[in-house]
Amino acid sequence: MTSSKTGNINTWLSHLQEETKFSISVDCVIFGYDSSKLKVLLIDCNMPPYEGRKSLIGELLEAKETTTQAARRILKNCTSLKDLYLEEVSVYSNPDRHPLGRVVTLAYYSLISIADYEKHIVDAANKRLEWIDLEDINKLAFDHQEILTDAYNRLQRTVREKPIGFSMLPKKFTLIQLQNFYETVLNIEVDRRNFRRKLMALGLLIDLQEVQDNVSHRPAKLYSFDFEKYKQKQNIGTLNFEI
Amino acid sequence: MTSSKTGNINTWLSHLQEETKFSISVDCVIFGYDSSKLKVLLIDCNMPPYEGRKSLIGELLEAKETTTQAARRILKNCTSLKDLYLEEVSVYSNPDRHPLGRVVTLAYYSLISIADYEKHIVDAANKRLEWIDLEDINKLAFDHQEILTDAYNRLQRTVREKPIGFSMLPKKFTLIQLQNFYETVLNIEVDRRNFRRKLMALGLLIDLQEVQDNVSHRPAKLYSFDFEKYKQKQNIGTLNFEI
DNA sequence: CCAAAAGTGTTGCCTTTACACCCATGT
DNA sequence: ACATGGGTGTAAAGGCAACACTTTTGG
Repeated sequence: MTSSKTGNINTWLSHLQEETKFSISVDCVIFGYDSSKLKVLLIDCNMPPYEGRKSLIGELLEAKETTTQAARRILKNCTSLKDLYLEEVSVYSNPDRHPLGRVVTLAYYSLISIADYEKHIVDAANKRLEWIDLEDINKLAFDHQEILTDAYNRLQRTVREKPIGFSMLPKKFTLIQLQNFYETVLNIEVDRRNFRRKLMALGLLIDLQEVQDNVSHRPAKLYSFDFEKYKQKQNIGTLNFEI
Repeated sequence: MTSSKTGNINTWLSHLQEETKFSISVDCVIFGYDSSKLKVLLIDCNMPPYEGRKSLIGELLEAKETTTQAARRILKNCTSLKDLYLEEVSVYSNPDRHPLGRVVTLAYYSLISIADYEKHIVDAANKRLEWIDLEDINKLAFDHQEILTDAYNRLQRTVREKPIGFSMLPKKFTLIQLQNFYETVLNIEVDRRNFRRKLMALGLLIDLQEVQDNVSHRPAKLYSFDFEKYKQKQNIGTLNFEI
């Protein structure tokens, strides 16, 4: 009989048995931004019946780690970057979702400035990792297309509420780069003047007193995001970050 | 060696072994609303070292079900209600979180009109289930206090964006009941006139042309929520539900 | 007629949107 | 000098918050 009769967390003792144990994996949707394009880091899949498709990057959960730790391990393995932004997306537990057997997966998404990534990349060739434009992705292996959709929805929401977008831009950026980023990720168009006024009003951009170099037009001013001030405002409840 | 070397979903074959399998549970935070109080359905915990505390209601995931299905099974077992609102909260996977061993849990929250629940309640006495005022809950068993906090944050957010609050009210309600509900859940006070104007402007409340009974003052008009119209507006993108 | 809660409008302010012209640099 | 993208201000409209008195019922 199932545990339906008991309905109590206290009755689990008899159930911690092999028949009710599952493999757990963690899949990472790694978003990157470069040249006004939103991209995802994918790997070739060669597992039947998905040969030829691409998949997200995932590994099995190990015995002594949390799912978050597993996600960080995966990120470090394939990007050599630490301290990346990381957010949980959802759990995917359809019994038939994986051809090798019952694997419940936790999806996370993470954000990278591709320029930074390129500097740290180790052996992408070995791992067959590739940045693919989000708009070109349509048939991933397993249920990864669904995971990607969920992750992107989550990203679109969070990017409006928290300053996570700055994780996907170079440390020094122009206001127009910033605007292009939001327009790309949110798939909207915004008025340049209104955008600038709003962002400057937040009081969280540091004017670096520098300008672009090597551009064949009037060079734009460079800014960076004031994470310190953001944290302070967050703590004292003054914050109102809304794009 | 760990799977770190492989980093590829395709290399999992060798890992679907007992040593990397886990018990998975699903815990439900069941919120109920009654008499201007937000409550949670809890059960007594008698597992060391948490004897005497209360815990959320949870069961182990079974072999052939998704976590969502497990959550619905739990809800049906302890409330006899179907089609309740259900939303995923998060995963909790600290290796030491459960005294019986490694149990990774998925938390969901659900919403109930306690008045409706009372009608369907079967054997709450047997199961030692109890509605506890949210404000009186402070030391749950396991990591359930953390889960509850996360679930409540999620509820507060979602209740502003979607009409889930109506799941916690009687089918016929007065505008003041509705206002009290939002004030309680969001822990804010709102102006009565502004609240009414906003809600009526949504065009989603049906005036039932009935009034309260047995009240020793001017009886209030009764309304119900127009779920049909809401779905339509959602589909054609006309929707702007924001409290 | 009194108590108790229901119901109703207006105003000022702030936020958001729409919109067009000059500026700095490289070639 | 010209081409290219960078930078700036203002006005109108809409949404939001603040506020007090009248109405209906039961006792």
